[in-house]
Amino acid sequence: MNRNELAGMSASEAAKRLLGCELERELDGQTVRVRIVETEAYDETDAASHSYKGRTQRTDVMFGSAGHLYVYFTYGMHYCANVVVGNEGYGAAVLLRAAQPLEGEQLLERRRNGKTGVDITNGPAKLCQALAITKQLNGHNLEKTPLILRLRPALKESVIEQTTRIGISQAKEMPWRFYIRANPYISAK
DNA sequence: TGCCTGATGTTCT
DNA sequence: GAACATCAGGCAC
Repeated sequence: MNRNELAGMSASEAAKRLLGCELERELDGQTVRVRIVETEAYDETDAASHSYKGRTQRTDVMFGSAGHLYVYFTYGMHYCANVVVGNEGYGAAVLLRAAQPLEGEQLLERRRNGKTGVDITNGPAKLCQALAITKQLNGHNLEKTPLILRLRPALKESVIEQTTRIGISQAKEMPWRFYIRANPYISAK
């Protein structure tokens, strides 16, 4: 993964750039690969972002260098995974909302308690559960095992759908959710 | 199909 | 002490 590429981007540019890219996870001695199909952009000018209120112990990773993983815990039981983007010192990240299994799907199904098909990874917390992403991986460098982000050629604008974000209470009007058009693995609207 | 609610930890006010 | 970038299960329609 070329970290410099993500460092030079705004959160919304990076959110689009990450669509179609792949995550490779080492899990139980197996390799699992998924393709990112849905993202949301957050940065420190954005009232819905954790970095909006400044750098704290919790959000420290978001202000760090691009290409690292920011994991946070929410609603008492769920984790969500973000890819840190932008320049160091600027609090920006891209939330990974949904992905499409490419390899190791059976292992993902097991981890999701027998859920199958699109239900395995069509939501940010589901994705984390399936890929065993917990706060242990907060701050993880995505160039290294056991979780590697592999960039793929940027998708054409024509296959990217852009809408407002989901599941937030602040700055709902910002059209910073992106997903691959007509992909069944995106989360519910 | 679609609303309602319970589960439940961490962070910040 | 409240808010929170959620999910799954239950029940009404």
